[in-house]
Amino acid sequence: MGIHERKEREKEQRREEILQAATKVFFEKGLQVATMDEIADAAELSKGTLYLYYKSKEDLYLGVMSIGIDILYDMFLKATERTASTLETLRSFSRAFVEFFRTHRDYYRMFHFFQNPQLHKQVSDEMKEYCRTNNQKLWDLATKILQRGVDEGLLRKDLAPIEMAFLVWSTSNSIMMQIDFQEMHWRNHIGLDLDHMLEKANELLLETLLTEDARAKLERPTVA
Amino acid sequence: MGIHERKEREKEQRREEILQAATKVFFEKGLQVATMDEIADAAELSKGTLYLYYKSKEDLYLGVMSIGIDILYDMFLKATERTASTLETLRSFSRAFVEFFRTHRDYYRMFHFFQNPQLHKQVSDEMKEYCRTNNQKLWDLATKILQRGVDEGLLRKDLAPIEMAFLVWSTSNSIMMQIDFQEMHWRNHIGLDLDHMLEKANELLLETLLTEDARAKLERPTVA
Amino acid sequence: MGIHERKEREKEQRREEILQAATKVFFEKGLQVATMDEIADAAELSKGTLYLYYKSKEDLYLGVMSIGIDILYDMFLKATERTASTLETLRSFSRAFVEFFRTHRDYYRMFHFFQNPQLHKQVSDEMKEYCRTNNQKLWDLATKILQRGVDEGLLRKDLAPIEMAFLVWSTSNSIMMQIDFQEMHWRNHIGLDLDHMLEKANELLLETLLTEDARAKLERPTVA
Amino acid sequence: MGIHERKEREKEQRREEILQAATKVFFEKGLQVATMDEIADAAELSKGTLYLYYKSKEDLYLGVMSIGIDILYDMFLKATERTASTLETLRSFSRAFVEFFRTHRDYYRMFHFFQNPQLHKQVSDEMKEYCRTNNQKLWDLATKILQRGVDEGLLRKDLAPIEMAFLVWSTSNSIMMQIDFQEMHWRNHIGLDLDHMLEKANELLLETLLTEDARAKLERPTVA
DNA sequence: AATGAATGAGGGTTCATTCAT
DNA sequence: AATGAATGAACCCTCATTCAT
Repeated sequence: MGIHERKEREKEQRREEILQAATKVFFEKGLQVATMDEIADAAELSKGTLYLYYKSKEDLYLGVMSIGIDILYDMFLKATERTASTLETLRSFSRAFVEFFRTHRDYYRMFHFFQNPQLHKQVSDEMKEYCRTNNQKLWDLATKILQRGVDEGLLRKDLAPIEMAFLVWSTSNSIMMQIDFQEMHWRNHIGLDLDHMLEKANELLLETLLTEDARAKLERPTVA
Repeated sequence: MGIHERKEREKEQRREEILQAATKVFFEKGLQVATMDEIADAAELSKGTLYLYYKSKEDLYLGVMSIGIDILYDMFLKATERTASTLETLRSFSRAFVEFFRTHRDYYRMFHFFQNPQLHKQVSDEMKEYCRTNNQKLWDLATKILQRGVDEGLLRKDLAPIEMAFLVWSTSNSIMMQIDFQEMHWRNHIGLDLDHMLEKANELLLETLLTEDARAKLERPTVA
Repeated sequence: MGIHERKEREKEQRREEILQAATKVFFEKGLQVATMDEIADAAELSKGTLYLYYKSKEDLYLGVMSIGIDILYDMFLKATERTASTLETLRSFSRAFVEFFRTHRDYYRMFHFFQNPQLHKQVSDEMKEYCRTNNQKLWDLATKILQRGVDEGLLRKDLAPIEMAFLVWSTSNSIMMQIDFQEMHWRNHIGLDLDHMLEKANELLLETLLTEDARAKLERPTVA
Repeated sequence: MGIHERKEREKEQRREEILQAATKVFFEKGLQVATMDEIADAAELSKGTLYLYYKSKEDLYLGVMSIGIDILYDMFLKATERTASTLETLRSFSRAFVEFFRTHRDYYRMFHFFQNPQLHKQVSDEMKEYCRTNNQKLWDLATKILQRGVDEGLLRKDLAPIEMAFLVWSTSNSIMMQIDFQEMHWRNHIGLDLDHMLEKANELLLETLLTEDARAKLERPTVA
């Protein structure tokens, strides 16, 4: 029985090696410029072997991206695990996303491909499903916290948690894209500090989502 | 002297014909799938001639996109020209962007390419500069209105007009991207109406940008 | 000694299972499109095992084809076994081939591959020999009948039985190929009914092969 | 006006050069083994240029084959042009085909690909049509002669000229295939001289197609 | 005997761009 | 100015076969 398990482990390990090699190459070159030959070289495997483990280049790309989702999920999880007020947890959430963006820019970029199904030409249904499930975890986690905020009277009731989650993610994402693509343009030509905008936007949005009561407390926390 | 002018006019006209043909083809197929052959066919010109007027396929693509910017600019201009309160003008602005998104989806999509320099491989500096200048007009217009809002005490003073402009554009853009790419996913799997989210987000953001006074008036418009 | 025999039997059975699976796949897809993976799947065996029993894909293909030869042989045999006049037996022979063509088109098609050594890239000498031997049985059977016809004064003496056999087979085969490849072309564009041509050609050839006496009797069978 | 014509001539010449190169390579290697790279090398042109003149490898293959059809047509034409009796013309026809087979074996082989549309994967409709038309000329020519034979009372009336044409071609073709594929097998293992069979078969078939009168004259040509 | 992971060569086709005319 | 013929680089995926276990 040990044999089967060992085989299984080796297989998983091989899959991992391929993923490592692909990560390296995709980070350096992006989906389009990277070639399966390069990845095979980096993995020290034949090209054919790559296709034993991943059905297409795009599947492999999404395989790497999924690691990014895992990382982001872990960061979100840690942000929620610290016992803190719900308000503080919400802030941790935002900060976690920003931190992910700063420390895992390469993974962040891969999300674009996942977001835009127009670019998917060869993604297998399995991989699509896998990514979707993986991605769903993120939204579930976020929604859970936001629901707690609503229940505690911290967050407005006229917006569903998923709506708030969407707004928060959407707002951050939009600014992050600009940072990633054109930070220098904004800074040098327009004189806009996008890093600051990102924080500011999150801050404003949080305020907007709070109930009036919560906002009142927030603004005069040291009264009394 | 008439000769030179006629030549100039003919040249401009030819450039325009190419743009028309490119518009048709790019709208149908997108940047990657469209070929210079198809565009040449549509323009009833030889492929070589295309390169006399545009330095690369990507330049041509951005040439088409610029028309989209012009259209959006005109829509913005009309939104400001109606003599109305500044507040109403701000709302018109938002609505104009949404309307542009709805009625000129093809152009809207092209903006992504412009936004993402990772996709630029062959864009000439001239075209880049041209687009930037063209684009700048949009921001100047928006900033002007927002400055007026600040001056009138309608909008908060702790955010620069350009910052507000960025936030407004950024928020809309992020949601529009989702509508364009994954509207069905959000609607069917998550149960989220992104069209509604777009309106809601703009509304919330506007409120956030108002001064407290302005917001107070807004919320009780029928006092007196 | 029983052990060895059982092993032998199991081996033969395994070989047979592989053949069944290959038959199914080759019939559906043809030599080129079919893959060893598919056959292995169909046989519920690993790809490696296939190579324990057949040296190459082409060998396996010829293995299947040989079954077709066996079937044809049986049909020929039955055609000869009915106690009938030699003339009638000859006709039965022709009809048997036509019937084989009609009812076992898949096998018939495989004969082409066997016929055309240009297509053989990986056929083992053993398989080649096996097919040749198997094939030889057909010719021997046919030659035997024809020899009887010659002996009886039914068939001309200026042609060797093997020559007649070759002519008969060759004539039918050529028309069958056209039926298989281009029946519709001939019917729709040329207005030629190849099925009828096949019968007619066989009929004419038979007449040609008969001695004058035999032909005379044939034409006036009801004299006296 | 000279310019256009010269261009046209050069283009035709280039097409011809490609055909020459392709002929050389296809003759040596066959359709499957030959590569477009080799042909491009042989033509001293880039691979891309090949595709300016021929839509696919298979089209190019059929382009070469068409030359073979032209050659055969010319040989048939010459066979009919000699003022001779219709009977002699018919014999010339058969001999012409055999001579083509002997002197242009490479072209003959290419006919198989044309015959078997199952092998056509990338043939353009234009090329298909061109080949069909070209091929049709052969059949028209043959049918014309046969019709003359019927009109003169030389050939049986119970078979349409096209049916006779089919039988003649079919009979020869079948034997030629065997000569091409397995001549040695037949000679060495079976002791059959296929060259002789080819002549014999044609001879027998011709007799079969003659009217009884014509055959009678044929058999006793020196009576009286 | 059976497995199945690994191999690695193999190739037609597209198309943005150039340049001689 | 306009042409359009020529270029040539670029590339994913398949699959028969092998071999260590």
